[in-house]
Amino acid sequence: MEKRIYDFWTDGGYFTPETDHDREPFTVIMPPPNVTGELHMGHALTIALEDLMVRWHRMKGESTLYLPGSDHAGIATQVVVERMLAGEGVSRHDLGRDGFNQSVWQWVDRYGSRIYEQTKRIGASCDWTRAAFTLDEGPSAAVRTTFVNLYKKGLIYRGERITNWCPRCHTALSDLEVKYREENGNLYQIRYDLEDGSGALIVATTRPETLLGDTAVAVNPEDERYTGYIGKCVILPVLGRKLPVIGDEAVELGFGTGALKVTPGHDLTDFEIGQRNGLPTISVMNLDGTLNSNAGPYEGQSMEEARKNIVAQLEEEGLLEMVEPYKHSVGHCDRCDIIVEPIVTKQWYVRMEPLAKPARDAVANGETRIIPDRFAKVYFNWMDNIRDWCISRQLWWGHRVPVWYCDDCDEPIVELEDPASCTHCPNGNLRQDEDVLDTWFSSALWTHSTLGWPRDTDDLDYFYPTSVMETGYDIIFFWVARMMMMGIENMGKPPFHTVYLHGLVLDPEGVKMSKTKGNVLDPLQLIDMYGADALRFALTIGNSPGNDQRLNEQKLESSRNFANKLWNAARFVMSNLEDAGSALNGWYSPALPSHRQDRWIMSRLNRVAAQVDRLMHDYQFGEAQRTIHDFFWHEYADWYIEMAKIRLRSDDDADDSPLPYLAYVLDRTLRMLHPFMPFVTEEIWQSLKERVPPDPDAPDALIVAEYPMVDAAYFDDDAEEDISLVMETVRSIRNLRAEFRIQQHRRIEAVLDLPQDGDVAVAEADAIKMLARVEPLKFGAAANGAASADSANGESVSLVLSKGVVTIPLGGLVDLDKERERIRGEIADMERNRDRLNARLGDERFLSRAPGEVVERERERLAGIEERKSRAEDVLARLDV
RNA sequence: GGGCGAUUAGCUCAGAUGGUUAGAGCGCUUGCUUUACACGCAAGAGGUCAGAGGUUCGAGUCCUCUAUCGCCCA
Repeated sequence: MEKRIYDFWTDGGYFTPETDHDREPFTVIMPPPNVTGELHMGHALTIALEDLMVRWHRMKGESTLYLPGSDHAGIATQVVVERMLAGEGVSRHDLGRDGFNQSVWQWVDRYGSRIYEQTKRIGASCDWTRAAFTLDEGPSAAVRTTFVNLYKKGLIYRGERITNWCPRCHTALSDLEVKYREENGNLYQIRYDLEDGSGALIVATTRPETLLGDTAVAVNPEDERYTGYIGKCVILPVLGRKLPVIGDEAVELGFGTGALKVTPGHDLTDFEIGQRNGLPTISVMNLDGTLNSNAGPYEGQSMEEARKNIVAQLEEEGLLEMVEPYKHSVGHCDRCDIIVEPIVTKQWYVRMEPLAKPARDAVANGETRIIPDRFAKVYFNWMDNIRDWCISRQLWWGHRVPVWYCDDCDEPIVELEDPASCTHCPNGNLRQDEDVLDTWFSSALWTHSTLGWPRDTDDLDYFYPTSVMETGYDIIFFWVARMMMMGIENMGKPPFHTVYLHGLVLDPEGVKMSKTKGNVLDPLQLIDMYGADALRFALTIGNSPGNDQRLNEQKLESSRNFANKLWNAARFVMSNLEDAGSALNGWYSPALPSHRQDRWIMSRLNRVAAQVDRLMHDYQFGEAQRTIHDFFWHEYADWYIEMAKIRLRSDDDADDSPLPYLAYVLDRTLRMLHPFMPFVTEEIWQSLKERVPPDPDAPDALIVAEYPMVDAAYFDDDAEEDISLVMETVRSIRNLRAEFRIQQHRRIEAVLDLPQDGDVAVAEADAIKMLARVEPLKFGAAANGAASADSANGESVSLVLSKGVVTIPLGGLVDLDKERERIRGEIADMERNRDRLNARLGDERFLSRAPGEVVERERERLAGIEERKSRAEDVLARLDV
C-alpha cells in the first residue's frame, strides 16, 4: 500500500515545486546522509520532522521544495571500499589513485541509491529530480570556487602546524572529529638532571614516551622554586640531549611538580609554548603510529610499546621518581575510535574568525532563529572561541585540493581552471596537491551548491535563503555553524531563517544507540512491522525540540493502533455514505448546521484547527499531533459517530442528516493529520473521494489539498456546553451502572432533572438513551419527585451533575448507608472547594490585583459549587426520610 | 574548570504568554465477542510536579540554592 501511494505521488509530480514568484517558497534542504550509509533512527526522525513541515507548507499552498541528497563521506566510503577490495586481496595502492577512485565510483553507482530507496520508504516527499551528490559537477564546482575565493582573500592558507592525526585512518582530522574521553592512566614523575650537576628538575607527564621529542623543560616564571633554573640546561633522559629550561605562563602553577617537559611535536599546548619560545620541533612518530628515527633505540616500536620500554629504562636508571594513577582525557578518532596523535604536518586551514563574526551576528540579531533557543548560547560560545579549521585530508576519495605546485619555483597555483603551466615562472613542471578536502567542507556549501551556485540559477534566486534547517543538535558545529558561515560568505545572506534542532533517539533504556552496543533499532524493520505512518507518528508525538527521546515498542504499538482506529472509523463512515443520495450535496462546504450535534462537532473541529495552526507555527509538532489524535479519537469517534448512528438508523429527518458533517469532519481531519501520517490518510482520502459528490475545489491528491484553516463562524459555545452536559449525563449513568454491576446490555430507567436545560435533555434524549442504555428516560422535577418515593425505600440512586440531578431506580440493589456516605463525601469535597474559593474571593488583595476576568471566573465557580451542593443536600435529605 | 539539559502517575513523556480540582500513551483493576474497530468499548485506581527558600493576590511554570542523572565545551 505504501509503495503504491508513494508512486502515485511521484507520478503526479507533487514533490516537484514550481518556481512561482507570486507564491511564497518553502525550502528544506535535507542533511545529506552518507552514500555508504544505511538509514538509521536519526535519519528517520530527521525525515519525519522535515517531511511534516514540508507537507504542511505544501498544503498551505506554498511552493515547497524538499531537496534530497547524499554526501561522499570521505573516510567512511574509502574504508568501506578498501575493505571490499581487501576481500579480493587487493589494496588501494595496488590500484593506484585513479584505479581506486574508479572502484569507489563503481561502488557508488551500484549501491549509492540504496539510501534514497530507504528514504522513500519513510514517505519523504522530496523532489528527486533535484537530488544531489557532493561529488556531482555542480557541488564540486561550488567547492572549487569557494576554495579559490577564500584562498585569494587570504582565508585559506597552508601551514605547518600541530594537527590531530589518526594513525589508523591515516589522515589529519579537524578538532571536531576528535572526541575526548576520561581514561585511567598514570602520572609519571621523571628526573631531568641539570647539566651542571647542581641538581635536577622533576617533570610530571602522562605520556613518558613523548620525552623523545622534548626540546625544553618549562616552568612558570612566577614559580619561586624554579626562578633560578631558567636559562640553565637539563639532560634529557634516554637520549641524553641538552634541553634549555624556559619560563612560560602556560605552565600551571599547582599542577604536578610545576615543571613541564615541552614536546612541541606531539602536544598542542607544548607546540604553542615552542612557538612562543622559538623551540625546535621534533617529531618522533611516523604517520602509521610507529616511532621514527628520532626515537633512537625505540625506532619502529608503537607508542604503546615505547611507553612500556621507556618507563622500564627510566626505572632502571633511577630517573623515575614516582608513578601514580591519574585520570586524564584522551582524544579518540570520531570515526575509528583509535587514540589520535597530535603531530606537526603541512595542512590546509580555513581562517575562521572573519567568517564566524557575521555568522554569529545573524543569530544574535534574529535573522536566523535557533529552536530551541538555548542552543543559540552553545552556538555563540563556539563562534566566540573559534579555531582554524583543518580541511585537508590524506585520502584519495573526495574533492582534491585544487592547488598545483611548480617543481621549479615552488609557488602554489590556485585557480578556477586547471593550470597548464606555472604562472609564476617560465618552466612549470606542475603537480597537484595530493590531498582531498574534508567532506564537511562541501557539506557547508550544501544550502546553495545544491541550488546551482556558483551559477546564477532560478532555483538559487527563488529558494535561497532556505526556510528551515532541521537536524540533530549533535552536528550544530559540524554542519549548522559552518553552513551559516559559508552561506553568508558565498551568498551574502544566511542560508536559512530557522534552525530546528532535534534530540537523540535513545533505546528503551535511555542509552544512545550504537552498533557496538548492539542496541540499535532498525527503522526499516520497524516499518515492516508497524508501517511507516506508525513509525513517523511514534517518533514525532510527545516530543519537543532539542530533547532526547526513548523509542520503544509501546509507542510504536499505540501509534499503529491509532492508524488502525482511523482506518476503522473511516471505513464505518464511508460505508454509510454509499447510499446517501442527495443528502451529501454540498458536503464540502457545509452550511451552518442546525442540529446540535453537528453544531458541536463543527465547532470543535474549528477550534482544533485553530489550535493546530498555532502549534504548528510554534514548531510544537508533538502537541499538534496529540491535539488531532485526541479530537479524532475521543470526540469524533467516541461521541460524534456514536451519536450520529442514531440519526443514521432512523429514517425520518432526511434533510437533517449528519452525513455531510461526518464526511466533512473526516475529510478535514485527514487533511490535518496528513503531514504526520501521510500514507494512511492519502489512502483513506482517495477512497472517501470516490464515495462523495465531487468537491470542485479539491485537487486529485490529499498531499496537495488545502490545510484546514479555522472558520470562526462555526464556533458555537451553546452547542459545546449542551453536548458536554449530555456527555456528563451519559458518563454518570455509565459510572453508576458499572458501580452497581448492571449488565451492559440491560436497559434501565433514569430520571433526569435539569432545571435550566430541560429542553436540551429532551432534544438529546435519544442520544442519552442509546449511549447510556437507558429506557425509559423521564424528565423534570415532577418525575424526579415520583422517583424519590422509591428512594425512601433505598431503591434509587441520585447523581449530582453540574447542572442537575440524575436519578436511577435500582430495585433492592442500593445500600442506603453507603449511598449516604457517598453523598456526604461529595458534599465535603464541595465544601472544601467552596471554602477555598470563599477565602480567595474574600481576600482584598486578590480582588484588587487579579484581573477582573479571573475574579469573575472564580465567582462563577463558587456559584456553581453552591448550586451543586444544595442539590446534593436535597438528595441526601430524601435518603434520610 | 565553564556551560546546558533532565527530575511531573508503576513506566515513557506532554504541559504556549503564571490563573479551575495537573494531562496523554502504555501498564494496572473491573465489566463487555454492543453488526467500524479486542490494534477495540465502557468504568475505575494511581501524582506533596526532586528538595529548600524566594517573587506574586496566585507557581509544575519565574528567581536563588542544593541533590541526583545525562550531555557539550575546555
